Amino acid sequence: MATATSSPYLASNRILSTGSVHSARGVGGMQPGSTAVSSVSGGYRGDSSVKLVQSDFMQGAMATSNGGHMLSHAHQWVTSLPHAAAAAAAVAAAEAGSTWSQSPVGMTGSPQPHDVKRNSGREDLHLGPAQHHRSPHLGSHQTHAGTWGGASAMHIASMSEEQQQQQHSLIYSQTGGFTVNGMLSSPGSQSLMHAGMVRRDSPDLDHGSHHHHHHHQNPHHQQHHRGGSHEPQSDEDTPTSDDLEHFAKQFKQRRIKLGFTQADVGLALGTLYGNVFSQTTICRFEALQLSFKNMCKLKPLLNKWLEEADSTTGSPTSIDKIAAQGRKRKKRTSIEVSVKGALESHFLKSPKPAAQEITSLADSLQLEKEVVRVWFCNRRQKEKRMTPPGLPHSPEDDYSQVGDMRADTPSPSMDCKRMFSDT
DNA sequence: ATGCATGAGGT
DNA sequence: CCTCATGCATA
Repeated sequence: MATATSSPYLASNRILSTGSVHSARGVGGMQPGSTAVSSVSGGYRGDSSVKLVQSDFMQGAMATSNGGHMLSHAHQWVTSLPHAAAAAAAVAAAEAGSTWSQSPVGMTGSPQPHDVKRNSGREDLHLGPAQHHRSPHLGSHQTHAGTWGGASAMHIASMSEEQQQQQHSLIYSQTGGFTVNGMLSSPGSQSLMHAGMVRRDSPDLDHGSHHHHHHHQNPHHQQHHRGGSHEPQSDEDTPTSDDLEHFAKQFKQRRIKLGFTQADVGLALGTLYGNVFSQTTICRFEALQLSFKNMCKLKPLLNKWLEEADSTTGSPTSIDKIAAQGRKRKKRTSIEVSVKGALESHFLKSPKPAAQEITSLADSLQLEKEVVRVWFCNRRQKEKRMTPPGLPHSPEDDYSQVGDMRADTPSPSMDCKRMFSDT
């Protein structure tokens, strides 16, 4: 397609020289860090386009950038670049997935029996190359209508049992390469930290005065019996929903106290375990906006980082950022509110429109079919997240410090109050 | 903090 | 074409 209309918005690669300027401010995950933008050639196919990316974010400035076209739907995603880059540490997810889409919806005060029935199978969670499949495909019937938007009468249908599929497990040998240390090593101080360090277990940093009672029950139970008899529900076996929620909360607190941004953590994870994550993912983890399974996968990693992070007492923490990426994305199409409303409506009617339906819909809305299709996909995903949008996190934010924290979220229901957290 | 997007893996 | 995990680009 040699459409001349396409104005490559030219990748805006920005190198963020790690300024590590994260001062301990009560931010939640963004802050203008030092963002040095340098246009690196984004040559694809021929040039190794390494984009050192990611950074902190601004929140009220910067608006210029890609000046191309605005509207118009010219699909011109500049060729993609096939390449390999990062990898993952292959985390096998147990098979016990559980989409507990509780679909609380109706935030306008609708009876919401938060009881999800969960069940699971076994526990085979281990890190390392995964290699177990199971017959996926179960009664996946998400015919539930998301009623949060229009607040109509919804019924608490039985949650879909399962339907997950385990993801690809990439193994990445992060040896020498470009793996830089994310933190640690204070100038001439502790210079050693090995993996496998088993510090105190129990991720709970503040036991003694907290007792979370919460909604949703554990999606699955865990039980194991190995050489020894220990039933710590702390790091092994599949965590419960509550565990995850608690952990996420703790994690955020610690992270902030240590003065790290979400982006820092993501990169540190990458440099530490060869598994980079973006600010987005860390953010979503903290906000519990990932699927249950995904949460379970990330928890160990983040937990490890936490240990490292607070063990490396007062280290200057120099993080380096690396990221490879070469594909140029299509410019993000902004869908007008009115159009969004239309999509919403259709979604309520049929969450999974057929191909042709999408086509006609796209046509009437004057959007690319692909855009519409993706919109629905994303919409469906959203339905599955743990914390439905609109439902803020816990009331009592995090002010506590390690060692003491009182109270927890007493209202499992929905309290639509958007507090300012720490952003 | 989120909206739209990309891709791997499955059907 | 879908689901899922992830993330760039944004508001």
